[in-house]
Amino acid sequence: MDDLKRQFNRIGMRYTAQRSLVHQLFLGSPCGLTIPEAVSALKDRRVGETTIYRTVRALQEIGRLCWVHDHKGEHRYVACGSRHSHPIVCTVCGKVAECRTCELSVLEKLLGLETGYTVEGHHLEFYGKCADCSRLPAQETQ
Amino acid sequence: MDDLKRQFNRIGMRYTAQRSLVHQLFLGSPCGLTIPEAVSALKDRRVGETTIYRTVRALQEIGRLCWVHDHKGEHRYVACGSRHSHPIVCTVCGKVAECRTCELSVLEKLLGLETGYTVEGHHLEFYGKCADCSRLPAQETQ
DNA sequence: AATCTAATGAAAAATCATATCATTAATAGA
DNA sequence: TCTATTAATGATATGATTTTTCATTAGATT
Ligand SMILES: [Zn+2]
Ligand SMILES: [Zn+2]
Ligand SMILES: [Zn+2]
Ligand SMILES: [Zn+2]
Repeated sequence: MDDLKRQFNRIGMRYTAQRSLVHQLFLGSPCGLTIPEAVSALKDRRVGETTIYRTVRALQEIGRLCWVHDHKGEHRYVACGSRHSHPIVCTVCGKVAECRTCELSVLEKLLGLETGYTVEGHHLEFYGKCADCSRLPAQETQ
Repeated sequence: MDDLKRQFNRIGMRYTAQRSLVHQLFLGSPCGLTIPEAVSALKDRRVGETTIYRTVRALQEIGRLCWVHDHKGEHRYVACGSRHSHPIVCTVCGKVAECRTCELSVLEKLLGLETGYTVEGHHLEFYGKCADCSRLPAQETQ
């Protein structure tokens, strides 16, 4: 996919053979992978640990990878198609489906129809500026 | 708070002086804390690392602690008042407010009014059973 | 081809999390 | 209260994960 190359270039990075292998690996992993899992999966393909860490970060940056928490609370990285999407994780087999709709109240009800999943729960985290910080012009970080 | 003691007992644990210190620490940290931060904050109070890890888990179990991701993607644990609530993280100062309403589409709009935050984004993760697994009686884990 | 720039991965170092276990503290019953 | 029982604590060791460093290699540009 040449699209990928362009997206990597846009963030000042090259789309190399190793990075392609990392991306392919995630595309072929419906339950996602933890980083250690990705590392060991590509050990024989001679892709180094450092490269995997860097590529995971880059793929997230260009919106091709997101994460979910597995049953142990560990980050599991999953290929996705857009920067903003809502993954749904199967609590039994761990398979992840992507939901790109973002009408939230409608979402939970429609989600079952769209994905075939039985929704049992969710984790929702908002980001924004607090009242104090909304007033400020510049930014001090936490 | 004696309520806390009861909640700990309910999960077969004792509410000890150290656990109280851990809880107090989180109650006094509006931006939440990573575990290493909590460890070093309580080093002089002579609360051990192991106790902190265990207490963080227990507080989550009884619904007094939840987590958010900070700007680096790290888990930051934040005191909360109920098992299911939606934290909102300030992208400038990191302060976290708790939103206990869970009507999702309404939520994002009302959130600003309730908390004074300007909502900029969110991370939403659903959990449920996929179509295949909904049919099965028992469970194979991922 | 020559030059420049970024990527790679081995190794080391740092960080984070868990497991073990002797000791101490809290609870419950006599 | 005293004692028996059970759980909590934290020092230490261990293991896992993540980051840093840097000599080498590969890709892009001219
Ligand atoms: Zn499933
Ligand atoms: Zn959304
Ligand atoms: Zn703020
Ligand atoms: Zn909710």
